[in-house]
Amino acid sequence: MLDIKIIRDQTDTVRQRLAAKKAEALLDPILDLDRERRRLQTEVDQWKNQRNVVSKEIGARKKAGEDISAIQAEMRSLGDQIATADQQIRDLEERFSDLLLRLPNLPHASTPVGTDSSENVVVRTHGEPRAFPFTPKPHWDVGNRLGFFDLERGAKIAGAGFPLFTGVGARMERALISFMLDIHTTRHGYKEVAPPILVNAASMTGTGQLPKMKEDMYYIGADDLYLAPTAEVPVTNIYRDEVLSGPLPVYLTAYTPCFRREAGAAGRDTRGIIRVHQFDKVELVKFVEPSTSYTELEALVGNAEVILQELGLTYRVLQLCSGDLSFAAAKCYDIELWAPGQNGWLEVSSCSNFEDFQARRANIRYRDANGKTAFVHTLNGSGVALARLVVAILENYQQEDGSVLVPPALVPYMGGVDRLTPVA
RNA sequence: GGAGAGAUGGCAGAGUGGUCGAAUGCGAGUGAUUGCUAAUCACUUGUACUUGGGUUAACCAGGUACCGAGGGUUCGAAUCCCUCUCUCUCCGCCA
Repeated sequence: MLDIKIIRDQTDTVRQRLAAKKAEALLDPILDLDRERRRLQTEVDQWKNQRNVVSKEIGARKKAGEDISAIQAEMRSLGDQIATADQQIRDLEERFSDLLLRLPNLPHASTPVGTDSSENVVVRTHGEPRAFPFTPKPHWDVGNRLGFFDLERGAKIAGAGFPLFTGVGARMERALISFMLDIHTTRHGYKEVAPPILVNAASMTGTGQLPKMKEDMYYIGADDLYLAPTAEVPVTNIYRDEVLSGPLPVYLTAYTPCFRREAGAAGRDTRGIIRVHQFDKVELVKFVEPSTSYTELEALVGNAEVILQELGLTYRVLQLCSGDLSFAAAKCYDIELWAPGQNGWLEVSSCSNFEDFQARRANIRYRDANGKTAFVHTLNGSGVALARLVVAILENYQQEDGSVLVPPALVPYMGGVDRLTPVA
């Protein structure tokens, strides 16, 4: 959520920066509602002041035995007037805050202006696409031969896009989760948490998924709960409506399954496990002092990159242009893995600085050097997402005989197994 | 799912219709004093919104709202009534 004071005072700048996200249309209705609300509020406040003063007087006169019926009647009608106006203010506020909650964050000055993903900027590439003496197969072929997953039965159980991992596949999921959590907790200073995966509407609003992206979420109507699309939601909301008492920064990491309806993605990446409704992910979340958030973002990307380096995978880091930036982000880097079976890049991490956009929505504050409360800056990034990481491992480490080498760093987590061999 | 108890400022905890934005204690801050590093005294110390002043700052003055949330009664609600949420205890069910 943007600061209404900044919208008021620096309207032109805000308009310009929102235009880079094609979201400037909401601005004028918001300003109109704000003006109207304040005008009415000021008026009502004066009436209430009058009522408060007179009510005290009534108390005193009553005690003195005076007749107060006339003045009481007068106050009764003032009370009705106030009640009507209060209702109007509530309506205005509801419309106002609904619009404000639909206004995206402003792109940071360092975010390149662009319309879509074609204008994202490659910041760096690590490693070279591996050379194969044979034609690398897609992961669904590789995985099927290994008994790594059983996508047909997954579809039977829940539907397409709900993968069933089996045998070595299930083991590798578990291994990767432990491997990543260990690195982030022991080397990068994150504290591990295991949050609820069902979250309420307040949490979803706090991080920015609601109200705009409702259609992308699984919703459990009977209990009015949502399935978290990412651990970002429950983890960031740990400190909702709190003033952080300890020192900043706070680094948290969590493994959770993630659930996405992928409402607008029908027909894309339908084979294999590149685009699925349920996947595992290790997430990194930071709560930091505003002045440090951009150096913290660089460090966060580095934390995710370490995972890929340790696994010996080729990747590139992209900076998203304004048009491809997510709703709440001011600046975002994506990390993409090279997948030879797809002959393309797969996004496995998205690392964003939200500045105070989420903190303002979720009301997460800290005490600054002067002891005054101020909004923290929040950041998060995937560290990293599992399904596509598995795709990259299967496709990069496949051998001509159909076996797959286990990345050396992962072998201890696989019970010493260093090669997965075809079962049939 | 059933029964009961509770929810007040950073924390603890009074307050049962007006003089309550809220006693008291703790904590924190400022100043003074004493001086075997700790103590005594005085004062200060919630948040949000808003109007005006002020160098779009610090800050100052006024107003409104906030005693879990929402609604009601009343000239007037922390206080009375209703609904809801959450916490705790007991029972039931359950991995």
